[in-house]
Amino acid sequence: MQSILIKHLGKHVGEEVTVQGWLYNKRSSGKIQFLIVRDGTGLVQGVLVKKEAPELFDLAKGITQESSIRVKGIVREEPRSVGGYELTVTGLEVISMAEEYPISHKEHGVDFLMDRRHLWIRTPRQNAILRIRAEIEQAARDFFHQNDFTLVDSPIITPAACEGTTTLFELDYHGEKAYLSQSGQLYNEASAMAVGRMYCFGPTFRAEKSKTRRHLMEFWMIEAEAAFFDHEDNMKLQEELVYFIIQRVLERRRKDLEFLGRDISKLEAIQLPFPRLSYTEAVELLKSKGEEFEWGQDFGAPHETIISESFDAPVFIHRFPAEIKAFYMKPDPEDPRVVLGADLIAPEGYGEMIGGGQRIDDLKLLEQRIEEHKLPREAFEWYLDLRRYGSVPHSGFGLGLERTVAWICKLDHVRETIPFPRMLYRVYP
RNA sequence: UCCCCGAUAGCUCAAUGGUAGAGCAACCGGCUGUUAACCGGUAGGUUGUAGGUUCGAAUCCUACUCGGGGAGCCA
Repeated sequence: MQSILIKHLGKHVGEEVTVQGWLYNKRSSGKIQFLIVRDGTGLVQGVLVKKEAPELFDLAKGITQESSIRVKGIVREEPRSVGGYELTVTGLEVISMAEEYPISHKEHGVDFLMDRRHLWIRTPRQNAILRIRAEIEQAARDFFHQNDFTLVDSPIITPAACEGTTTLFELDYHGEKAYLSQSGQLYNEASAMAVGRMYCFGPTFRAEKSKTRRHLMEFWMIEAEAAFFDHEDNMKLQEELVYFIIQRVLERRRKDLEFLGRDISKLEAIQLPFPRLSYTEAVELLKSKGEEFEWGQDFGAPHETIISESFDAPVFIHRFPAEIKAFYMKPDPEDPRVVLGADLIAPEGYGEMIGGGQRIDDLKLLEQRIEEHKLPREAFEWYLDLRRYGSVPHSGFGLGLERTVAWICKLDHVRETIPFPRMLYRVYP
């Protein structure tokens, strides 16, 4: 069946076309009906006048919300109609009549909608978010491809914890214990030694009982790792990636941002380079804002919000105390108390968007750190091999996709940034 | 794991110790340009579960269940 997408209707003014989709809404008076059809690319209004097409008119009267339909009609420009175009209906076919649809056009609560997430994603608002998410994913892939990074997928089932810190989902791997990956990072380092510059993009899993608007049990991470990149190169790469993503979304998904009510000027105002603040400077900033804070403590979510609200762009906090960061972080040669790592904090209180840094490339030091962190050395032998066979300075980072989407769309919860969120106490549907 | 909050019609909510109600959705009818259309009508309830206080509980108390927000941890 030849049909056209609603987004392309403007190219067919005056022609008779067929649109296939679902009945989004219907309004009627005695002699005229308006059928609003959605197909995932937009909405269009079909008009039926009783005296001109009495049989179609009666058929339309019985069509329920979300029934799948095929509508033939002549395309007209019509400013009164959603999307600016309208179909004068000349043919109408019901593919499948929907039962009474649970999601109405009135307000609903989060619990109700989350239980019906498989239907909720049909709504225009959720459609817009999913399109922006897709655009961000595509932009990241394009960015890395253009910058000579090779996509190297990392495993999802892993034999041991990557960093030995967070709680992992455990699996029975044919009688052995295995875990769902919390990060591809260690594997990425191996891949970077193979192809020089690599990135990976996949789901990651955290079993912590986190219950906030910034957390999911299953989330997607865009990770990159590059040989011969130092800490400064790494931050530069991160800000260029984020900037590229913003520009791409502004260019290609502006309508969706507008539909969501996003204040676009805040995204347009973002410029390179992003502000950089050392941990020590960040502590001073917090103190100047009246916060009680000791050097050596880790930042909590409220601290990150205070820091991010002091800047209009995402802000790097770099050179954290070694004690509060992962074992593989390279110490700063100029001040060994701190490591050459940075977190990128999103504006407007969205929290940490990227975590990354330069990795230890010295075998002896890495062995020492594994011991200090009481990690099972056998599990890391292959990782130590990377320092035995042609070790080089290298750096990498991981960008949390859902937090990035939440910030760009200015949503109040990450659960709307992913089609089927996995949250504490919620794995259905 | 801890702290706070919530659960009443299919949905969103009201009823603050005294006869459980409204709007929307559904169904029936009306309306020739609707924009979450509008107007009239019909139907719809073991007030999350269990117990307690009381002449009387949706309302007060206890426990439980489910969920929401936040902390910690993190992206």
